[in-house]
Amino acid sequence: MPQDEQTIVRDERYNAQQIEEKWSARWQQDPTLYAAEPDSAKQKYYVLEMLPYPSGALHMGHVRNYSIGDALARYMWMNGYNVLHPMGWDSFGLPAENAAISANVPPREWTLRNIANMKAQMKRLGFAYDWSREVTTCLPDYYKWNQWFFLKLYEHGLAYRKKSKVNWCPKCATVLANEQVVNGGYCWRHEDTLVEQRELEQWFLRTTKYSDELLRDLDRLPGWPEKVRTMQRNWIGRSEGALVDFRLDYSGGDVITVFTTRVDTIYGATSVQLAPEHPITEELAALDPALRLKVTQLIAEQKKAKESGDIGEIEKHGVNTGHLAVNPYNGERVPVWVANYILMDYGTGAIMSVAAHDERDFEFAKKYGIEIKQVIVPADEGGPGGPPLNEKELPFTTLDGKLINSGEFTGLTCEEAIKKMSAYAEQHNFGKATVTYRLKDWGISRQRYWGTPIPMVYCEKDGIVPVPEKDLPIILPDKVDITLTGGSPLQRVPEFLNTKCPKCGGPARRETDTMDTFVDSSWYFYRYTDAHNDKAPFDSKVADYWFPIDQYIGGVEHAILHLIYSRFWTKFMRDIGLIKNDEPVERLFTQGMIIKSGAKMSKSLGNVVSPDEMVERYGGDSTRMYTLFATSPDRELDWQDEGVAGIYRFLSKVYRFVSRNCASRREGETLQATSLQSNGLKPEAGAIQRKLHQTIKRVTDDFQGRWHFNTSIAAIMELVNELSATEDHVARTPSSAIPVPLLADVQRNLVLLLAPFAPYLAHELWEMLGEKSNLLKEPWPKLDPELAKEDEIEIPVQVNGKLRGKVVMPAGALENDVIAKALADEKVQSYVTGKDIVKRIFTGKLVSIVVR
RNA sequence: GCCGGGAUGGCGGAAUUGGCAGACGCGCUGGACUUAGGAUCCAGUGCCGUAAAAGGCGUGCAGGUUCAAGUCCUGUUCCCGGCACCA
Repeated sequence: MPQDEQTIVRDERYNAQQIEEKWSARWQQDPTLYAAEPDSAKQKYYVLEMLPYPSGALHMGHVRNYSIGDALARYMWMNGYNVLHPMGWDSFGLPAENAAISANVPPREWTLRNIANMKAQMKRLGFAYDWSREVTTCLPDYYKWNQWFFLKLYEHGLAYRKKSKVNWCPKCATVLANEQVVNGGYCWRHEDTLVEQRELEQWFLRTTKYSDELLRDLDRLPGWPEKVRTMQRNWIGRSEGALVDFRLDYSGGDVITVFTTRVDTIYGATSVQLAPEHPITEELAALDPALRLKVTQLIAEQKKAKESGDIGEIEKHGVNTGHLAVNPYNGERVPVWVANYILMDYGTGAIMSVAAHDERDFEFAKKYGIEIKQVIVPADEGGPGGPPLNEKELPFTTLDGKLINSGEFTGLTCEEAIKKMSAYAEQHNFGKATVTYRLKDWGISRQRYWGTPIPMVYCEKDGIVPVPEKDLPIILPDKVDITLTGGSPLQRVPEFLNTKCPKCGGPARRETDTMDTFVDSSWYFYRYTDAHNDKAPFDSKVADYWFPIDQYIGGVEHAILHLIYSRFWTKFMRDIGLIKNDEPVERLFTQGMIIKSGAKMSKSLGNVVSPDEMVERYGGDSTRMYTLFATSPDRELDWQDEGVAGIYRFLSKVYRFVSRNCASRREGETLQATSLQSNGLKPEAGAIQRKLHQTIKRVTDDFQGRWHFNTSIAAIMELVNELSATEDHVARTPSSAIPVPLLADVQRNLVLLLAPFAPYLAHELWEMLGEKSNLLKEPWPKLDPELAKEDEIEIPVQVNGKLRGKVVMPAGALENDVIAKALADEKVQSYVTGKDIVKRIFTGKLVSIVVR
């Protein structure tokens, strides 16, 4: 190379498109690049982002989600871990059917086309996935195992068929799980559509078998956001209480079992309230036309309130049935009412009403003139409890009290009474302590086409018969007319519907409902560990190596649905011996939403920013890096196009710097960068070296701790700004103040630090620096704490709490010296002279002087 | 109503443990280089104040603790998210 060649300033333009296309093509050629190693002595790290529904195109929320995961995956690779970082497609579901109906494209074709498009987008953004493990849930090699699991659940009594009231969305034309009903009665996919109640035969999974464990184990997930754990706790809704039987006051009268959490107040029960849909209500109404009329009305009111989402504010109405029920504790007869605020699907659908000690009962009693009888008084320290309260102080609802007028239980505290009185009920055979849950079994039948067929057969002779394992998968037929409405589309496919009974060989019908798509996502992350297994959903040994997932990243909208079903599935798989772990996910991270102009991005508001457009204008690196720079990943991100431009400018600056200075690397190759010592460097060079190590510290700390990548990137920007300031910009010549080996070392480390955030550019610059190795497997920059230390520090000086001066001291200066120098400062002097110094404080960072 | 999270310049946001409020980026102002620049570089940029300084004020609001408070305590307002007659 001729001499002058080296001094020519190569101030090339950063061409993101060209660089990214070049590396994209290279990465495509090496499918093992991001592959997890099958047998590795390295420590494993399983990082996972929630798989998308292939709706057609990625949105910015996806880009943000995957940018976080990708940065982490790359960081872990560089730290020598055996990283599993897979991706797949949650590809069954309604939108595919709707597209088929409106655009006449078969769901399968529509879905696969979308997957191809979104996969291309992901590749363009440079996400490092192990595509050899790609999981596509709508393909038979995956859903076969949904069916297999269903058979296992059935075998273990955890899948059952039941006729019951279910949620029906008229727009989806299918049943919804309780978890899919939002805002007090609307469809999760059509938030303006009210969910109806229909009586249907459905398949349920017995999630309630694990109610208690699902709740308890939340305490063993410290790596989950408290918010998500709280939401799950609320959803499971465990409530300790007692069941008590009130017998109707006529011979052979029915027993009304009530559920209460406050059995200690039962001597104050002045009525029993039934839900309008309670079987005993129906019974009583059947004999009493006037009552029946009123009950019908209450049912209608309740239904209306439920559907419009304000069951919480329903105007309380009720009707006295004219019957009496006996309080088993004291033999008192109390009236039996039916009320519109009593819900049939919680507890037993019947309550005892204690007007003096419950807000709702109080309100109801006042309205209908029912007796209000106080049996709890506020606790007095040590004493017998205070006097009865006047009516203004009622209802008294806290547990902080003592019982009065309660027979043999009088004088006990509420807590004692609850224990003793539950035990008493059990001894006398009219009740017991119990626990109820809000969590219900999971209804998984869907009257739709694009889902996993449920592997069950109905035989006239043998009834419900499971399909034998060897006959799986039951293939979802391709040629189905789904444009007709009403009932499951599969019902209209005779060659699917008609089959032979596996038991007797006689004619039989297949189940034509398909599974809720949350079945697919409940276990997909296990499939990634062994994605091509055709003998089992996965090999247990392989799953044991990878599980639990070390870090799961996704939106908080799945806090209840997906994440509770997944936990259920894991517990079931453990119980049948497939896996050893109790929980699927060790650490969960929920990223914030993206908003623009104060609102969530949405088509109707017209504030959607398309990733494609950003990639086209600024490249993939800038787009993804901006999503990490704009704010910390847990917070709401306020999108600003100019921000992406800012990142693009920054990357351009890095590119130009390295392109001007990379020759130094080659010159300095023979010198060991690590042999550099800070002594002997010019101050300017020493400052650069210090800044480099401070930057390494900041970026590493962010990965290890708070994940505030916005500040990591800011730190890298500071380093680049300082580097660029050493250059002579007028003559446009490379830095002369920095020794060549140091300049080489700094550039090398800068590129490594950038790799998790802007992988394309990092690879390009790595090559430009003359490196041949795979950047992804290069060790992460090592911090030298000695080199990061400042040798001089600037110490602010406060007088009476106000900043009055600054002194520069060598690092580690003694307190006395620092204070002496501070007091000698001219400006400080002017505030101190003539006053009494009452206090001198030196914290190591700051001097504070108090004068009077 | 209950449970979370938040409120900091013109904007997005920094400030991990009480220790220089405003890092970093955007925007804006002035300048350099240029035929030109929406490229690049340099300088400036919280508010009031000043020729410039000095000085004062300043993290939703009102108090408090402290030499020192965005950070801790008490009260309060508003915004966002979740739950909500769950007996």
